[in-house]
Amino acid sequence: MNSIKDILRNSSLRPTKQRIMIGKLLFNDVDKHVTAESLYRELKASEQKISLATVYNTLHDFCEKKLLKKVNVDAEKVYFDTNTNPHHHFYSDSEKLLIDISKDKIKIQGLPKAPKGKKIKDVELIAHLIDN
Amino acid sequence: MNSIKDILRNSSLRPTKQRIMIGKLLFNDVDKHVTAESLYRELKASEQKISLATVYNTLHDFCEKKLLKKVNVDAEKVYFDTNTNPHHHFYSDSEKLLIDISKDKIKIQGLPKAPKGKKIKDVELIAHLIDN
DNA sequence: TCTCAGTTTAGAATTATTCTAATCTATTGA
DNA sequence: TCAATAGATTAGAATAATTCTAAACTGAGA
Repeated sequence: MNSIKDILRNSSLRPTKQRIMIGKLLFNDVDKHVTAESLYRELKASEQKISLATVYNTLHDFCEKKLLKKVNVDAEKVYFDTNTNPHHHFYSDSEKLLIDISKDKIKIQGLPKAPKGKKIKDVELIAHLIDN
Repeated sequence: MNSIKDILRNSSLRPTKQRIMIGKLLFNDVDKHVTAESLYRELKASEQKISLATVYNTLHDFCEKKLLKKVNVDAEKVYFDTNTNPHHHFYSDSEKLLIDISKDKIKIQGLPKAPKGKKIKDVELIAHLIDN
């Protein structure tokens, strides 16, 4: 009946109150980029009781289950992206803002093959923006 | 006489003892990827007296003067790359190791144009490796 | 309903990094 | 050459993001 519950169950994550709260914020909406802190603030603003540790745990659990994708742009912050399709990003440092670039627009040629014993897991492209 | 001193002077950085120590480690050698911590350990191992704060200051100063390039791969760590030419990286998460990919090998097509009021400062591509 | 493995939690701990304020030093101009 | 000073260094404190810990709680299956 509740699609967030289904998402959780399909990923073999127990549909607990907290995971459902977070799931609603993340998946009942358009694509989002959040940080643990921003999500925590959003939850508290809507009077939901949750601890920051749980937010971290949940984001990491969701990542492990491929419901979210981690994006490192900046040393200071880890973003979590609800768009888990392969894709790339613009990043505005002045606004601390990520913008998706759909992968099928981009063609990358000439990537050398991985060193012996390794293979390429994924390719992450970040185009850093400045104001002009 | 001392080429490190010249490098520093050309970047209008005072050639202090500490900057020269660090400059020697970074620029008298092949290309390197260091973290503040790794460099600090390297300096202490060779009996050079320096504080961690100075290592951070110096790395940031060198970055500002384009003597180094900052690379964020991982939330936990900022790397500094002595290769300041535009280029890309392989990153092995298991070994915490960066490997340069020269830019002229790689061709990126289809990058959308930047949102209004912004322009692309630079494009960073990281190919994440896994062991196989 | 009972049980228990999986979850949540507050608060402590950790880690990377930056700040502060006192001290030191390289440069410059007399 | 040397004193003045702007810029650099330092130890240690402070901060910020994140992880850990250990106790309390709860969803799911029998």
